[in-house]
Amino acid sequence: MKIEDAIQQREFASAQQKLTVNIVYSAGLLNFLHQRFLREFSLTPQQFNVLRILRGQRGAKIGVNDISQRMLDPTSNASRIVEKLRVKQLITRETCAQDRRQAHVFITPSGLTLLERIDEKMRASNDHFAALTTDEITTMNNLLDKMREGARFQQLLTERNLCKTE
Amino acid sequence: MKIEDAIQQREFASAQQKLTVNIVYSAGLLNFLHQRFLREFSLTPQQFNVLRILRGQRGAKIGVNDISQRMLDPTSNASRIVEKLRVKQLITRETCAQDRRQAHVFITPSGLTLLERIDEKMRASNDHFAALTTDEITTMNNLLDKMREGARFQQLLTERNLCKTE
DNA sequence: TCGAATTACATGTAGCAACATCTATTGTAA
DNA sequence: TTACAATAGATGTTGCTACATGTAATTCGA
Repeated sequence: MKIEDAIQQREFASAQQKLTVNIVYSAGLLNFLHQRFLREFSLTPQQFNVLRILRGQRGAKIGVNDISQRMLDPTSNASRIVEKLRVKQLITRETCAQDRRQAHVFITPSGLTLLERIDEKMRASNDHFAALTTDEITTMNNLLDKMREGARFQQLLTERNLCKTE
Repeated sequence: MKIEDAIQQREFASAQQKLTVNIVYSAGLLNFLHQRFLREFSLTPQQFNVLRILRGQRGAKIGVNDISQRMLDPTSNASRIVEKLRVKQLITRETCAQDRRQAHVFITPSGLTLLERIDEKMRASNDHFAALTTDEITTMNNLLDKMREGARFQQLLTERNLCKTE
């Protein structure tokens, strides 16, 4: 279904504006599917994301601010998400001895087990992109990457200190 | 910047999973830009969207439910958004005489004027997709449309009564 | 024709997000 | 040392979203 039919809008001012709507609309659907998928595990997408970041650390120490910068939606509040996960005993946190402002956050075995279960179900569920060929998926990945090279996005990333230059 | 660098994740389980993250991440950035752009007009993206839907009606009557189905995020609550816009005097609503459950919603001249001002500024602002060629923009529009042909999306749209079959 | 189902919309509630502000700790410079 | 700034993170507040439920009007079926 073309985006015009999906949202019943006949004309777009430009292909650019249409693409904006198309991406946002499609991502909304993906988000919805993702959120519903995670529901039985009592995790929000953000909480799941933080858990995966911590797993990716493989035990290396990481602070709340670092987590914040790696989140998909970096404006959101990492410390409250961390606290929620801690209450669920999926992560632990220890105040750093060298710099007592910092808190190092680690995933617990219980958290790892939960991620395993989620991975399991994810593999079992059908593919979201069944309608696309492998080449098309690659093309879209490349185009999205290229899109974010534009000045508007670069400026935004710099503003938010998301442009890791090292 | 490739999505792996943007969120500092080295490996994805599959190109599919990578695409999910890529779309959601990119849409998040677009949403942020959009929200910030609308801020000086004291509109949320959803309110702006409803206003545009009403302008697109060109005076034809439309109910709250119809609005809801045309919104980008159709699970959200149209009636509260309509009420907010009414308080701002950007729209009016009248109870339908034939079916008193329905409320017909119209944009006011004041609402149209506001949209004009927003359009003006939108034209003046730089293009989000400066990094992409016209062909690439078209390709992405087509691929996103095709993606939503997949069974997962079709099922979701049917569930939510968004699959307008007429 | 009368009660049940449906439709159109409103509202209650819990939780989340955005933004600003606050506290505690550390770094820096006179 | 002692202010002052910078950093890491916590918290207050407001508004929005998601989900469920409520209410009034209409339609449908026996």
